[in-house]
Amino acid sequence: MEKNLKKINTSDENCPVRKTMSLVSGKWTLLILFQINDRTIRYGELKKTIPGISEKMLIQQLNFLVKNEFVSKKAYPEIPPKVEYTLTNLGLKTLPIIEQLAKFGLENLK
Amino acid sequence: MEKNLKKINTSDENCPVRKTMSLVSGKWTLLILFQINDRTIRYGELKKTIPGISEKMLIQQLNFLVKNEFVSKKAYPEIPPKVEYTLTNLGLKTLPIIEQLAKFGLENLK
DNA sequence: TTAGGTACTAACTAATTAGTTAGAATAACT
DNA sequence: AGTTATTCTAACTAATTAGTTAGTACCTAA
Repeated sequence: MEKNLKKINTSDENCPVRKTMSLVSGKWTLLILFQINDRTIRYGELKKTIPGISEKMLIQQLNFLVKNEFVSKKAYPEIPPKVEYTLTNLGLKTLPIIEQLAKFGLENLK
Repeated sequence: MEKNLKKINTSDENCPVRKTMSLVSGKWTLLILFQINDRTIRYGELKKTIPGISEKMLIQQLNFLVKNEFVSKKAYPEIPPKVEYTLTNLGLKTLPIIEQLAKFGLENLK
């Protein structure tokens, strides 16, 4: 017999919303994931798709996302450098979150 | 004929994901919305459901959410004070976002 | 030999966000 | 008179996050 079947539990440090947000609440994180999406994209291309982001933030976030296995990175040993980014399986699973955020924005914010 | 039918646009300042995140990316914002959910809840009760939040943050976020019409507030002219919070229609529309965040956390984060 | 292209790195500063501590209001109850 | 209950304020500090500026590496092409 389950002891605790109520729908809403307290949001302590184990709360899945809290844990997820701790990974994706950065200003640029979800935008980067959204732009990579289901494609393979180079650093420079990615930068163009997110106007206003600085190189520091883009790389910092990409490193973070690679470290946390949302994104995979492939560097070609060429000069000038060529680096491609793709979403991992885990990264792809963030897309439904982003879709909901986009839907909310489109329908409710001017 | 539409000129721009590609699925992914650039994420500039009009990006709906960006606009939504600018409202809900705070550390406590979505937890508060999630805890209010479809019920009417008093300040003190709400506080208990989010362990670790300080009174300052709770009230600050509640004021923010009321100002932005995610939450409505009803104060009873009693002593000691009694104040009830509920989600507005707009606030209710954030629940699908939160569900996706929870789902992601439950399925992918330990 | 100089400039251009690509993906970074590092040091520093600024801005935003969150946390801490103390306390106010007021009626009822002891 | 003093304690309790509840919601909220204010002043201040700390921590986190983001922005700025300058520069590196290496090959190619002008």
